Amino acid sequence: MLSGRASDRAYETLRREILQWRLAPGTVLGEVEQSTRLGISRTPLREALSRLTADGLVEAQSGRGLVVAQVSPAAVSELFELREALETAASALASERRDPGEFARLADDFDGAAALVEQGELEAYYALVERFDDAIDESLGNPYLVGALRGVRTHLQRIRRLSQDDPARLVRAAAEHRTIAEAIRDGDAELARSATRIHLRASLRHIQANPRLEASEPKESA
Amino acid sequence: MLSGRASDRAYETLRREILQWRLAPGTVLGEVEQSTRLGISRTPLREALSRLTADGLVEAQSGRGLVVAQVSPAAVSELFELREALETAASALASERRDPGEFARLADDFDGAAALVEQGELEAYYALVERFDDAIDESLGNPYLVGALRGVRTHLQRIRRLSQDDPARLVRAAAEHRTIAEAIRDGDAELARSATRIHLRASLRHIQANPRLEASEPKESA
DNA sequence: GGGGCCGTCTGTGTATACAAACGGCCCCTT
DNA sequence: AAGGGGCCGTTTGTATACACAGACGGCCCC
Repeated sequence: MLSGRASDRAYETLRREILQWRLAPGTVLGEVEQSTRLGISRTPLREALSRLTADGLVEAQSGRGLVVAQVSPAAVSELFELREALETAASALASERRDPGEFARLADDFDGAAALVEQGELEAYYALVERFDDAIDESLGNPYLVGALRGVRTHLQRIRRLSQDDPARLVRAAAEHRTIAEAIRDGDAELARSATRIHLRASLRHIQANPRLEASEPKESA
Repeated sequence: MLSGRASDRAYETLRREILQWRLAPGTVLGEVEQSTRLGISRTPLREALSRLTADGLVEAQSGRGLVVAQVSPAAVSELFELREALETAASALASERRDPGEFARLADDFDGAAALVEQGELEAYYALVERFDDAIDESLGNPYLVGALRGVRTHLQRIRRLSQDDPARLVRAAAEHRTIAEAIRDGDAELARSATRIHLRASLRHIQANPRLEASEPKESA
């Protein structure tokens, strides 16, 4: 059912499991163990691990082989520094290249997003954010920049699970997104940049203020 | 001689050859062909190609397998957009975290760099730039940001070969670097950001004004 | 003479077998 | 009893053999 290559399936499966915390940070990824579990041989599994390492989701631990990359409060701050650099630039550039209609629609949708959140339709809200990200990517028309953004968003998915969905924060985030979308719609690059920075700083502060980071020690599988 | 793993050697070798244009953009990288040439089996070669693909130096071509990534004027502009986003942020952050002595020394060295260039000591000049980049990376203390910068610099090495070393431009670039180093030394984040932007725009304009881009057709390796 | 179909053939994708390195553990020595 | 050295087991790294898919060319039919 899933696409042809075993290495692709292994990559997608492991990636999903890591992002969903089904594979916790520090988990040792033995080649034999994982290839057996996924029903493939070591060869395609190794390719999958290689790609995950390139993504930064898997790290080499001193002598112990590969483990799921750790997450620490410091890493979150560092990731957000990169994120701010990329997304402020992306918003500014998108302002100059966007399809105004698309972002007008997004601004309207974010206007109604508070209702979504308050009705518990979190999936719908996250889908809207994803549509927003896609619209920016498409406006940019820059594979290098989009690729860097993708990498950051990957890590963000894992971090998002640190602070559970807080409806109050999401309502505010929706308003911030709306401001960004309006600025891009109006072609106001500097305003888009500022609005993006404000949104990211608020997001980071929220995550830091809700530290669900259990000190994830490198642990042996039980 | 070169470090233990065959896949590492293959990766380093191919990477160097691509960056030095010994493997031209569009060159088809057949697995059997390359593994034979490098004296290894297909398994480690495939791992090396996988990493090069993650780096963006190798791309999958529709049905033809893997080829050395193309370089186009559009790609150069796009790369510089990403570069500006990253390096302006890096300079600003480095200004807040730097060791002032280190950047004072760098500023002095860039002051003398015009002499280096005019004496044809280009290697010494490039080594100085590398020392500058390393000093910024170390100041940042942010693996995510440093990793993104590394990726951009990799592609830049290949692009640099497009416009041959122009001493007049390098002398001006040295002065621009000096300005950046001084701003970082003084902890002036906004000045560092502006100086970096100026430097990058000038660099891009120079490359675009000296188009040595032969239309690199996909060609078979000889 | 042109177009479509089939066979072949080159190349990638996967599995497995083999080799070497690393760590852990026990035993021996002092 | 503590430290060091050697042995064994496990795990990774590499090579090779096999399977399958896509591309190219020839041949036949229209």
